[in-house]
Amino acid sequence: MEHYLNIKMNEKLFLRNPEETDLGKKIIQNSIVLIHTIGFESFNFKKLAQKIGTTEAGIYRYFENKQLLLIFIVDWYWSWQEYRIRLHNTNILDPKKQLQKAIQILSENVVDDVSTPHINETLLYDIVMSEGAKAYLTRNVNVYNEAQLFKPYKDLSKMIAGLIHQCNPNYLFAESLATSILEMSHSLNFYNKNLPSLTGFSINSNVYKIGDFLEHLVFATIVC
Amino acid sequence: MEHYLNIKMNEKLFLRNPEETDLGKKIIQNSIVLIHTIGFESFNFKKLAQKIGTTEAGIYRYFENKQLLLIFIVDWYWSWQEYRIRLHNTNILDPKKQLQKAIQILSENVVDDVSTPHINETLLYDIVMSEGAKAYLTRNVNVYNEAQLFKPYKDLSKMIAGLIHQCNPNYLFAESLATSILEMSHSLNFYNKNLPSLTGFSINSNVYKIGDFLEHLVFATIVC
DNA sequence: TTTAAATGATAGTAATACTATCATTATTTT
DNA sequence: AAAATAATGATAGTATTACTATCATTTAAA
Repeated sequence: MEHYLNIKMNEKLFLRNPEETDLGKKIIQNSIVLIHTIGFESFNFKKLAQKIGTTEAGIYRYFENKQLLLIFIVDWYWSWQEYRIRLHNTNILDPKKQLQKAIQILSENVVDDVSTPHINETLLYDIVMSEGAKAYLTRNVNVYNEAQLFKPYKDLSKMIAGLIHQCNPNYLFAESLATSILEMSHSLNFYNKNLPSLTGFSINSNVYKIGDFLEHLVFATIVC
Repeated sequence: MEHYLNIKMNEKLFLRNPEETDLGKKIIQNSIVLIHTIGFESFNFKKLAQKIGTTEAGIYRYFENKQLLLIFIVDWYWSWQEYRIRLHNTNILDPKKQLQKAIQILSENVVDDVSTPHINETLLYDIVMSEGAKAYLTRNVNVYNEAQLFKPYKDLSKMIAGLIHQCNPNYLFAESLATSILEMSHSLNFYNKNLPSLTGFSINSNVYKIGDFLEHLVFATIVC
């Protein structure tokens, strides 16, 4: 049996839904590859159009600008991670175990998900790690936020905060701790790759170390 | 008695040292104001030149591009914070108290330092909070890193890791925890201002809350 | 099978990120 | 005080970016 994962995206992200047409899917697929290859700053719609074999104007019919395209793929990523965490935690009752699993999923490198043919999750993880913050580090945060464009990230943070709260209802800073897990699981991976002295992990054995650090941090903090 | 604070900057950051001339100081001073006002993306050397009353070419004689100017002011900020933390911790022997002070200094909003006439630290804090990550989130991280351009951040992280180690020599993740303190003290402030549901703090009483969260986190984690 | 929707092809514009050149002031050095 | 040097100002120019507009063509739906 084959099944395909379909994530419903906020309509304010696009002018025309890219997941409903061939060209749209090509835009998503190739923007991930291209941003991964040349970086978000050098990335533009002209180069993307060239890569796909369409025109610049063709892409502008789907996305207003590259910032919104970035938010689209970053949002998709966070929604996918929430889905994955929920999937892995199905039928697990112990919130502590759920939290452990969530931390592990967020910290470790990702393998491509076959149920999403036009999205390469391995590349996407890298993009979120090294460009993800640019989604919200913009003058328009407030406008975008009012349009709910950061909801997937907030939802995941809220879900993790919920697990923390279940582990210890008296802990005062569940939301901040949840956000710290999301943030540090990605930025420590970035540092480990690019400025490794900031993490203290040796580069060759990094796969679980960041997860170990965060797991210790979280459970020492919430004492459950 | 008046005294002026002078921080020696890495020479690879600039073509001509901006702290040695009037025009140079104006560039630093006004770039902080302008980036704070319009954001780093909209900021460019033409607008800066206009504001100062010089020409675009004049600024290019000091800085190769706006990315290096950003790294300059962000580096300056981290050096200044390390200086402040050392200053406050002079004659304090207990590493726990030193660490507490460091966390507090990093988390709370900053007031202008009178010993640096051409730098407005209040604005600078805001810039580092909302644009600071862009200093290293670039394709050139590795090139810049090899030129030691991120040394001030690394030095501060190393200093804090040292305090953590003094508190508990058996704790395994001192470097990662130190980096997490630096990162979260600023990004939680950003979230608190722009996406407050991610921190769980009410906006009106935020001044010490982030410090409280981090202090609890750190000391629960390293148990000293 | 006509009508509409999506795409392709091409052109154009204002702004950005520079580089180059030469004239004019300041500042040092002799 | 004159000559040399360094810093700044003024202006021009170029390739690229981030769009917007128009019209023709292909594809899909009514």
